[in-house]
Amino acid sequence: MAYASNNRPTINDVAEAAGVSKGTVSRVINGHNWVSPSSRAAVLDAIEQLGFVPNRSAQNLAFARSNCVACVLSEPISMLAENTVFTSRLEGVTKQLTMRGKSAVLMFADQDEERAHVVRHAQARHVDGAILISADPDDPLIPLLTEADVPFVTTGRLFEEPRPGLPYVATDDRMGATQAVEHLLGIGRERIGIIAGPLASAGARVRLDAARGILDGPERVAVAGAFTRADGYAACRDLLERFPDVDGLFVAADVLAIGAMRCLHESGRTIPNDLAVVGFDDIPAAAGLNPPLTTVAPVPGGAESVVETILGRIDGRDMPSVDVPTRLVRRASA
Amino acid sequence: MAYASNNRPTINDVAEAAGVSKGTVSRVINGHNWVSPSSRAAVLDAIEQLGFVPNRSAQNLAFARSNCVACVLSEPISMLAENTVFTSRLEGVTKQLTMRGKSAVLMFADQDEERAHVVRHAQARHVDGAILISADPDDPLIPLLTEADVPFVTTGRLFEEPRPGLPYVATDDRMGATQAVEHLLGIGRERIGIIAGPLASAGARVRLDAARGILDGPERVAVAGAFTRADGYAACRDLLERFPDVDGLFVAADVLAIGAMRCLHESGRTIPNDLAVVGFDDIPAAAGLNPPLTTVAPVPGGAESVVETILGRIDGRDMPSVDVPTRLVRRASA
DNA sequence: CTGAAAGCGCTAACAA
DNA sequence: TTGTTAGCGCTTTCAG
Repeated sequence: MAYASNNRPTINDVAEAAGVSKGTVSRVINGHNWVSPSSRAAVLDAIEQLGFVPNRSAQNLAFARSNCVACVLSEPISMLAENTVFTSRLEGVTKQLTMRGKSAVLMFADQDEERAHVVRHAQARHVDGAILISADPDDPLIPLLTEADVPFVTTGRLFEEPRPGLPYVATDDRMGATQAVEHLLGIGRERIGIIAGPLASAGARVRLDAARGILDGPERVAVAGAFTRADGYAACRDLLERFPDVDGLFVAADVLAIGAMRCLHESGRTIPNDLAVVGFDDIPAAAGLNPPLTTVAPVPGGAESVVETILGRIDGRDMPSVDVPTRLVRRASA
Repeated sequence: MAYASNNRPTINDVAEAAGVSKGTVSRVINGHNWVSPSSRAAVLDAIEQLGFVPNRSAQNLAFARSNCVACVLSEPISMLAENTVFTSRLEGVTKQLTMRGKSAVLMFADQDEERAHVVRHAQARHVDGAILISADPDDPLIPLLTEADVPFVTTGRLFEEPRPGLPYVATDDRMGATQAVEHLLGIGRERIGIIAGPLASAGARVRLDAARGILDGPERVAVAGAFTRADGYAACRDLLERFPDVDGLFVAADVLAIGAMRCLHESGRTIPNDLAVVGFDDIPAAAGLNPPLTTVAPVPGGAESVVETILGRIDGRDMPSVDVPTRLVRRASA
């Protein structure tokens, strides 16, 4: 046979069964134009009877759209497991995409070959655009996508300030850091230390900058090498060594806070009595820590914004970057 | 304009540029039939010049294949972050799929509505088949897929023994458990405890059964409620309470071992001196534990098997279930 | 070895 | 309001 024939009903079968033409069937499927109630009922009935489901490949060809969006993970997988903000974002974005009738094509792109693959996928119109789950301003994928004119958006701050043509959706790092530090101040802490994320991250830079902005007096800062528990531990140790008198701690990411709290326990300090700690991100594990971690969370809706943004760009609209507001989630650690 | 026109070159442009017909271009793209070296060169040249990439939607329509495979996560996202075997499998399978020119469509299906969506996706020919990343024999998705005649395969053991029509690709649980326990025996441990995974899991049952099979004398078994660190901790505590004399421990999953080892430390026991422990799975975190965990790992190639299996089923072939052999990864804990 | 032409299943002008 | 028809971009017979 010429074509792999599948025996699923087509729009023609429906048309025949309903006693109308293909065009009418198409109209009721897509809700375009007006269709007489009787025709509509007949078509709906036939669809039901036959178990008809429109063939996506055919629709895609006609619409010149794949209705797929690539969800790209640039981090090595170890990071994915380590820092659960990525898994959470991936889930949120995927579900949101699904809700809007699009599908999420998962791609890993931590190697050049894979990055090229992402671009080819877009050029083959296999995906209409891409969502970069982890935002690294130095990600080589970004220039590739830009050059190939592939719509994309990043989840997580790409730059300190929005730049046209390079939209991101990120937690409002400045707002969050401000809330965290003001909370520490508000509960009477006076010698506040900061554990910052790696400064290659724009988000980490903004959080640090904002925190510094409201603190005066001598600085107590340690910078973690990466967003891992181990680096949080190390940074905390470093901080305690240099500033043993801290009584409040803003840890600019919950992953880091997990490590930092372990360090704090080992040093014999009690939380929050000796030292109050506030995290950032509100990862699922935060509530299960000992004591449960007070942290800063983006308000719900980030995934919607991401999807909104990418779909807008796919439609050729120029979408702005968005900063998702934060709120303090008060638990026992501060 | 009638159709969203994108200005990418089509096969017609290539044909024109190369001075041949569409058919010839198609032949060189797909490597079918014979094409004269000169035509072939001309076509390849034109493709290069124009930056032509075949439109996937059009190919899909003609082939009656979407070239997409759904990767379904039935576990709630919290599990994904907790038990990294899922993330690892997801990554392996995705990369393997990509290598074979297919793409991985990520779908979450922990709710009825989402499960129905998976089926519809398949019926819409948006995906050709599905890979279930977590294997739960009671997953309601399985009957849905079976009934809708959607090819699928699970990663992880579905049943104790393979069943026709329900293929899985799983670590050889019996082999692994045997290796683990024999290793403990081999290093002279005599009172071996077992921490089993939740018995709803077929894999957990097989591991427990195999371990029991080579041990004689009184049994020292605790069963964890789920594959989480916390449950590993609890089960270990229970085990130590009932059998304080254990000197060797087979923990049937590394996630559980993480919790168990914490419990062991808290109980003041040293590993491996007081108590040798062997895990199962070899998750990325295993090597970073204190001490590094001796564990059982599936030999590489599982992801290939999964993809092989699903692609075979999509092609209408009846594929057998496969048990991926294991080997002991000896580190410091035993 | 190659060109012409039909068809994959659906959408959207265009008339009627 | 509806049927007709011409594509969407590619594959694959079928002649030549």
